[in-house]
Amino acid sequence: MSKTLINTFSKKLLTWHAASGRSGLPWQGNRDPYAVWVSEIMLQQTQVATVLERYPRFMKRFPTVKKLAAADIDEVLAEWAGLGYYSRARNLHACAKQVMHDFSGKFPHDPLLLEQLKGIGRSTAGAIAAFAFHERAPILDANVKRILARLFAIEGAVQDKAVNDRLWKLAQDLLPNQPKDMPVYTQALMDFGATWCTARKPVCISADKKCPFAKDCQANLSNQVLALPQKTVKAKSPEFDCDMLLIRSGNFVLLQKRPSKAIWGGLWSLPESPWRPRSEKGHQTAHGSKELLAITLPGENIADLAKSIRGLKSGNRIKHVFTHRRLWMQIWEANASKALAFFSPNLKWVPLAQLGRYGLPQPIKILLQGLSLVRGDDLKN
DNA sequence: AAGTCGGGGGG
DNA sequence: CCCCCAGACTT
Repeated sequence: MSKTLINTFSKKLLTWHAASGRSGLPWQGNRDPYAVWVSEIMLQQTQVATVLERYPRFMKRFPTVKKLAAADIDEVLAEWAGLGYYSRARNLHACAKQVMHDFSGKFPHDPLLLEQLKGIGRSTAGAIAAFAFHERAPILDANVKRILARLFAIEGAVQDKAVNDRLWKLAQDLLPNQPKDMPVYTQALMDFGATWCTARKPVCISADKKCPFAKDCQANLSNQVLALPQKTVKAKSPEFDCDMLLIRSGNFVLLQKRPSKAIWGGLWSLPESPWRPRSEKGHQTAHGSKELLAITLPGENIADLAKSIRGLKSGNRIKHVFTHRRLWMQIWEANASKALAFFSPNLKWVPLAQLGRYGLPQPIKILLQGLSLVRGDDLKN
């Protein structure tokens, strides 16, 4: 039934791209596998507008896979701070080491080998192979899933295995025959999904532009475009409270390195209490230093720290929204002596002027800026 | 198959 | 307020 479209899709898409594709993005037209790889990782679940500012900075700081592999993970996380999903930065660093040690510093061409590297899944492997090496490997990101679900009127949630398998098969079958077309074709797919076949306002609805697939698209023909791909119901995100210590000593502030494999993993932040589920009936805030004595950090107890601090005062209360969690952070402020004994390597007095060298969670970075503890410039580099 | 990972853009 | 995004990894 869709045989015609299977055979004509890539050519039509390439024609569309020549007229209406995006251009001028900093990572486009670059066939350096390292540059391609960094852009693909940075763009995972992150919009182009955000990456636009951060990508050139990252490439300037770490121009080659060799330099990235040789860097300290804290430097990489500091450069990544604010982009979110910090496992991407940890995996990026680990992958750079893999490429240096297992592949003599050169990315493999085979998408199956690329997929074995840290942080590279099937879709990202396909993108790197197509952009950097002209391999006939498909991608299946959110754009492509949406395009294919509509073109072929595929019912069911895209995360369902059977549906996902079918989408991958289609993505493979639609590839252009000529390997030389792979970079532009892959870019065209992303461009078409991001700018024309969008989730909420595809051009076939607004009707000021003419979709080249209007007569091929099963969803369009059956007036189901906005219903595909099928959405799944998401649970409401749970809410939590926690306390954070903002302890200063002169021009120093006390930071805690967060455990990896958790939220804000590997970043430096303020010493933090365990999270408490937010109850319906209020009493969400810890009142007074009594409860603060019970503050523990993941994997360590800092009751001694809390006991040693005099004059804790409640400061800002910050609400922060994650993908599936909401967190209220109560800040407790005090001055203390730097002579306080800390035996944990996860606690560190940091000069305010050097905060920019540390990867801080975005709300903490904003907090410190808002309190004018540091000039904005100190946090930008 | 479902949960876990951030943060910002835009309706 | 909501949904969405050049996903991968863990359980």
